[in-house]
Amino acid sequence: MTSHVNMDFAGVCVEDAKRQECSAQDRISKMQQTPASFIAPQGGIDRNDPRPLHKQVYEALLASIRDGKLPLRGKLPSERELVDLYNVSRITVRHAVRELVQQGVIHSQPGKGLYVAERGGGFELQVLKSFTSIAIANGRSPGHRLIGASIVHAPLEVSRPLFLAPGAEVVLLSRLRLLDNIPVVVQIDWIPAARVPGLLDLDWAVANRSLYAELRERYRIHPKRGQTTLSARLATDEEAAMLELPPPAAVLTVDQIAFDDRNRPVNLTALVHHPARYPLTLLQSESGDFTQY
Amino acid sequence: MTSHVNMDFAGVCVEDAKRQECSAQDRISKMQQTPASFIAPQGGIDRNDPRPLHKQVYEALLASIRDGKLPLRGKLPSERELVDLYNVSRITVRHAVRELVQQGVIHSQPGKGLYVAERGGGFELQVLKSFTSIAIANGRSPGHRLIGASIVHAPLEVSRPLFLAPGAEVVLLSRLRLLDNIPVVVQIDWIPAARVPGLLDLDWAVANRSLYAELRERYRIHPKRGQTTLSARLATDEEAAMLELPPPAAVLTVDQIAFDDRNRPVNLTALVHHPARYPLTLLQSESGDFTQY
DNA sequence: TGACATGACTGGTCATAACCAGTCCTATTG
DNA sequence: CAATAGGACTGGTTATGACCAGTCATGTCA
Repeated sequence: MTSHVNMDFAGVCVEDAKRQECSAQDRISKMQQTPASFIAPQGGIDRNDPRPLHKQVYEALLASIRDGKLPLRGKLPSERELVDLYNVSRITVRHAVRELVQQGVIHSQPGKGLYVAERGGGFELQVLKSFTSIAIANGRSPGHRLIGASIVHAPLEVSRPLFLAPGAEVVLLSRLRLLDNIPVVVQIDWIPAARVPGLLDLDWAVANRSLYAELRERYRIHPKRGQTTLSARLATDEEAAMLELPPPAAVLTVDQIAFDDRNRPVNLTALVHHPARYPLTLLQSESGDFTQY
Repeated sequence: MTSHVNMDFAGVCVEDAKRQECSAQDRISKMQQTPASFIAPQGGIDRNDPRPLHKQVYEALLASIRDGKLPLRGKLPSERELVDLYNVSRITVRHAVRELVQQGVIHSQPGKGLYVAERGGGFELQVLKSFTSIAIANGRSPGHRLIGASIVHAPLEVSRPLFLAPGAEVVLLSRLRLLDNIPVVVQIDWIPAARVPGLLDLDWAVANRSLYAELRERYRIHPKRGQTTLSARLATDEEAAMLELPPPAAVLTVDQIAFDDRNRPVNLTALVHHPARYPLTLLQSESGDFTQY
């Protein structure tokens, strides 16, 4: 049970509308199944991996969907089939499935099955995902142009949400985000200077340097939850110029506070989006009332 | 086990930092606990209620938090205490807790406990919640002013996301949303006419009529998931006038497609937000990478 | 007095095992 | 031939029980 799980057994039971006769004997032989192959190419689940099993299942399923191994409006194997596929308990499978459902990647129909959710046309962007990873997932190349990096005294609008004394020192990082070298977002970050000594010693002009990667790897700061406020306003002249918008122009603003696993504020981010080049999409699912407006 | 659960037993064990001696005997007597009283005022969980237990626990906890029975940055009873409080299994408690964590209402610290998340100042609004319920939760009175209600042939931008033939008949419902009689959002809905016969026979000038309530109660249509696109643009002259914005003005736009439990499109909603009067806030938690930008 | 081990907690993870209410195909019955 | 009753599935819910890795107060040993 503690050893590697073998996933290379030649699979029977190809997914199809009618596969009764083989699902029947599946239920009997419980030790030699693992049809795998179409949804779990080379295993996927590793019990030596320190990550939780449900996370591994989640990522294996997500990868199968993203790689197109499952057709867009296609049907996933049933939860009980996934149990056999990955050799985990149904609780673990359901944990992974729930995550995917809540993120809108799949949707479930009781009595029928799990289906891949068709995603709307155009960009597929989500709040709270890495700018870099979103870009790559969409086949675009991310980058940034440094506007400014310095240590300043926090104004009240910055110090208060960060639980700092007014005027406390904060690192100010100001960047113009690019997608395929096209400006799409103006991003300004404030980070309490006391938590990130030496952050400005790094060369922030390097186009692929990631703030969150540095926080994670250099300072062991792991953002865990956040609060985001969305609004709109007219772009300033500088913003309009940087985003190549003819004034008067409207921009989508996203202000975000992140907290770490000990509930301390990590940073404050202000984003100014080019409305056409970088709209935001959210996928939602039934958790909650969904009475919506 | 199938009867009502009694919650009116005089509770010992007031929440405190040191309550060792009584939690010890709690663990022994498993039939007569239910200290309750501070978190489950008059029961809360009813096994005759058709709703799932985890949903009831979720709502009981949410109510306790919203009513201020728990201090804002306060500590919740531990999961195992909640098990005894509500007489449900830990899986059920965890299901409810997970929901609250994912919605950002509470946050958890392994090894320590569950804490009520402090919410940012100002409005506390969320995407995907009912306009009416949000208003009430914030102590404001919701309303709307009818702009137009008619059946039209769907233009391509409307027919395509709704999976309809171009020019198919759709109900168009156009309203100006009010908060304390102040205009805050322009809302336009398109609903496939074939699914909602007689919808326009209702008097939509009535200020508290809810589209989603009608869909639910008259047509048994239950929206389950949705896709939302956020952006910004300059307000049209009509929009600026209705929202009392001096042109040129920027507005926050929210376009939303809802699907029912059989994955059929229910409606298309276009919202035009007054940026200052109705910004949106989102609470987020660790599910996913949270690499964010 | 200070460093350290202990133990009682915390939430996080995972397994096994049921039962329910739907859906949908099939085979029996009228 | 059509209506119906089964049965085999689906996801949804809930219980019990167990172990882990963290946190933190306490008490012991140097």
